Amino acid sequence: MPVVGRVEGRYNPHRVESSVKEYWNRIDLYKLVLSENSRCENAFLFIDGPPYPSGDVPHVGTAWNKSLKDAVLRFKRMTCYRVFDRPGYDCHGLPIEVKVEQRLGVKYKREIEERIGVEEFIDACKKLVYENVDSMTKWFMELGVLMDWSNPYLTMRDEYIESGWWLIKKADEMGLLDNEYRVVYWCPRCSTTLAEYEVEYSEVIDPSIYVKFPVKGCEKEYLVIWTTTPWTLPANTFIMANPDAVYAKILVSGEKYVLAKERLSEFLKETGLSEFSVVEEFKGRELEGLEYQHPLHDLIPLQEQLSKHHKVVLSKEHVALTEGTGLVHGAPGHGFEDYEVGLEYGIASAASPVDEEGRFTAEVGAYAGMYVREANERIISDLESRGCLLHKSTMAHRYPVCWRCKTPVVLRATKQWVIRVTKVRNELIEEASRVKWMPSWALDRLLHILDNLQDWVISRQRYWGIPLPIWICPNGHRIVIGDLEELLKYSGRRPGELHKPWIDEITFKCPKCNNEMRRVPDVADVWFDSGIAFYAARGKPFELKASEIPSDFIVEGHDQVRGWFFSLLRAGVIGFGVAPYKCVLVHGFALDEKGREMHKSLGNYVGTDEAIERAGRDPLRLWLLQNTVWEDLKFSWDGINEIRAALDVAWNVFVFASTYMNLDKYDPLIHSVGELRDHLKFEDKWLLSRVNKLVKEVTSAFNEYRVHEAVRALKDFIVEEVSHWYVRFARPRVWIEESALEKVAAYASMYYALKRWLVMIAPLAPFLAEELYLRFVKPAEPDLPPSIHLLKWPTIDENFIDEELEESMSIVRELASAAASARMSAGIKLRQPVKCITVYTNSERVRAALTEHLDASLFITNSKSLEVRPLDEVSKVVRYVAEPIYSAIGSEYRSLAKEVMKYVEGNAETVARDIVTFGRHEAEIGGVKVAVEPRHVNVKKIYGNNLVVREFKYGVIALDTRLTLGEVSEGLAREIVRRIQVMRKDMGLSVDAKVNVWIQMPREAIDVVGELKNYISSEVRALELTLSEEAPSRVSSNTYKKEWLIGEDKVVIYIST
RNA sequence: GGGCCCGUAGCUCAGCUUGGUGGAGCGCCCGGCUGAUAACCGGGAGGUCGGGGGUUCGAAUCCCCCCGGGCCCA
Repeated sequence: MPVVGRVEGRYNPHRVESSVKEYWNRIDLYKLVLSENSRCENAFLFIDGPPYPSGDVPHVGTAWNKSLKDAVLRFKRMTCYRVFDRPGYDCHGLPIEVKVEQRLGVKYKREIEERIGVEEFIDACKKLVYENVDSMTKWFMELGVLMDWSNPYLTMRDEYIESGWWLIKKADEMGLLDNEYRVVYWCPRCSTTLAEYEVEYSEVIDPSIYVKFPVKGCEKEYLVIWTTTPWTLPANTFIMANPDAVYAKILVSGEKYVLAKERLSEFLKETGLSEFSVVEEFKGRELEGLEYQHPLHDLIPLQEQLSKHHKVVLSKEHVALTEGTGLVHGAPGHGFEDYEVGLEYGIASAASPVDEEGRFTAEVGAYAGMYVREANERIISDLESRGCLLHKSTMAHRYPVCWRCKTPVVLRATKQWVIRVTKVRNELIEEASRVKWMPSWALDRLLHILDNLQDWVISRQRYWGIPLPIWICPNGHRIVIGDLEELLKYSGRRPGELHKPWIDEITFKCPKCNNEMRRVPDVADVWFDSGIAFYAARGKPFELKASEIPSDFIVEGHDQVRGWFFSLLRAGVIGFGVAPYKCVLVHGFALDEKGREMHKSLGNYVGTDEAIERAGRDPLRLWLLQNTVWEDLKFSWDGINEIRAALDVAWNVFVFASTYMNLDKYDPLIHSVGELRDHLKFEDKWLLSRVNKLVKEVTSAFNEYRVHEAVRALKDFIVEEVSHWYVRFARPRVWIEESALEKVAAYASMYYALKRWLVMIAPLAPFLAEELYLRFVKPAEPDLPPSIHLLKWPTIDENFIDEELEESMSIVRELASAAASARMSAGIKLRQPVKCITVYTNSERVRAALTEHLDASLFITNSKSLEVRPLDEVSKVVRYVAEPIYSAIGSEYRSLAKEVMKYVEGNAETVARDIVTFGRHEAEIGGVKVAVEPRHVNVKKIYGNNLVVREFKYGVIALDTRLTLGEVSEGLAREIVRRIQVMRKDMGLSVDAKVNVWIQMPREAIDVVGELKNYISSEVRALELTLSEEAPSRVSSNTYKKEWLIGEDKVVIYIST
């Protein structure tokens, strides 16, 4: 006959986890789960945001990310969905290249081609990625993440690259693909353009100079500009002024300077000029078209070409009056804003005389070949020698640097491939707004980005990426290839693989002009790679219909609003005209204890390996998952320990329940809660109601992806409701020897609740749930599947939900708490029964609850009787007395103080009553009106004799501290029982072993406890029990003897088996 | 400099949507229990709810400003 299995010992996460891991391998859990779910009607399409495999061990934040995904996917499976669960890795990109450069000792990009060879380099990248992918996969599996690890999507695979090509071709067909000048961040060390998110800002010290630009045709008149980047001056094209600002022409030692009036005082302070006069004031717009001469025109050939543009232009937005002079030197080749303003004035050329490594080109003559930042000094001294430098100093400011190598970037105008997403902005906004964002502010962030939408620059001048599938001929004809087949059609050749350098070997004749077409050398930005995952992870894009595109659910950190969510959206709208996701959950960042970012260099970094090692998988997962999903998480070992402690309690609950169920051969299939319906007690019905409400709560939390609420509710239930409360009621019931229905009803209730709890905790703590399932549930129900992860999610049994009953229980709980507090101050331990507890309340609800559930109330308070009376009867048992606070009265009433004190002492009760009731007491003392306020007195409560009174939520309770002989003897009996139980435990006896007991104690004690001999016998399972003043005459060798002091009495207990 | 998030007990965090006497866990102090036991239970102390202003009879909660931390951008 199947019975409930036993859970023994202490919870040891590592032991549980390693045995469960081995079990899963043995039964091939993933395969079983797949086949279980293959029959499900509904599909759940999830797309894994691919982590970047730049390291071998995932960050705890990544562990959080994957745990969230795992919990949700497991829940979906249990609620019968076919889940698409292919994990992925984002394999391309500069961070991998930089790591490989370090391995190969590469300092400059050109070494890759000149010394290493592109083929070698790509192979090294691939090797690094595979190493890290294998290692990260191992750790994700260690965490219990149940996904298709045998088949992750890797963005570097040829089929994935083809999928990328498909989108670029699609963009071209839509007329969105372009090759044009763009001002981009450029890292001179990596020799590539950087996206905004590949740039970070750090403190850099730069020159700060004021430069005079001679106004044409006006002797000794100058436009004054300020700059921190002298190296951009060779490319100066125009000077910008704010049309609405007021400008001043000032006269300083025979020279006239033009600058914004508002900046004048700051300018004078910095330059140290003091003798000046204002010649003229005018609006900025009057400066428009004013021609000037470049101060270094004789040194820089490029300036010859640019001189035709050397005029003042206007810009409201880009000329700020918070720094500089209000006149801004404009170089469209070195600034986003400058470029824009240039376009407005029809200046399409964006002179950018800086090469890939940040050196000046021949166009700048004198400075050619110099690294731009190093040329600053020369440029400044040349300005000075020409009398055009007004002032020089240095300043520290935040300046963009490459996020990988920390080299200060330069801004360069270069030709880049862009997808003109600005043309589909409205669609982007519309589609983004249709998505469910959790929490909703994620949408606000994205809309803000879309408000300032820029075209998508997809090209990078590097190696390790998706090669752009664009072939051009010398006449500028271009063909965009959509997949390998199309490439074969044009070229007749299949490349070794689709990466550089192999792909670059493929050339073919231009269909239009018959010249040779070669691929453009660029690769795609990595964000392009991950942006197409929504279809590229699933197969060939042209096999998918638009209606099949949006995935049901994705979840990533809040940095991905601008990252992955944004690139997915762009790719979705370009490729299929839709947002490629229906619901997006945003999670927070894992920070260190102090809320700072974790960095290996700061020593505050915690890897998933260390966390698993120290905490265990389930405690780590639960701790991560209990954090409010979208808020940042502060790492804390103490926090993990708290969760660990809760799991200890949960484990012990199972030990408790399973020990007795197993002992009594409890079979849940025969004795179910339905079967025992009529025998369920108050606390049973309460537990069944609570657990069904828990199912409701956890289900809706999961359905709305509030995973943290599910964790917290499950934790609170097992700790607060089951362990702290229900078990207290259950304990005496399970000690009943015979197979009483009262006991079986407790078993049935516990089994029902614990099983449901286990199933619900399974997606969150999969190892622990499995272990307890196998030990506790499976032996009793052998027909259940071999793993808890194959069970269905529990349904809500509304019949068991009883709000009124729950409210009654919470009243009993309040009573118990108040009674415990009263006992405390009376010094009566809980084991000692008391005669009577009186509850004063005006609430009919409370009266009804306590009367109806008298047994429970008496049991939990260990009281012989309970009375409920109207609240105003409290006055019969409590009096308030005021005691004067002499210092307060003295300092306030001075000469009158003595009389006030006397008055308070004399009218202690009246004063106290008024203060309690009205907050003050007024009186006429010595002919003066006096108000006694709470600050003047201490109000003390005096209770009736032998009473301890406590206020509680529903009124007042009074505990009668007088004990009769009956109560005293019961208390003593329980003291004796407890000590015998300790001794049984010491002897290592099994719970149901029978014993013989001899108790030697004083006559008076025997008289007190004698009547309860049978009670003691049954509690301690004694065959024979002797109470005597004498020691036993013969003590056998297997007798355990121990001396105790109970109260004043010396008690010697002998136990033999 | 901008957008968004967070700031509540020593620590970690609920409560805020929809205003009505501020909660939990851990830690601490005191006590109890001992057939879940290197566990468990009860009680207690501990808070200008980041600061300031406003709306309101009433603000942790709604509005504005400021400060600190985070993410994203400039």
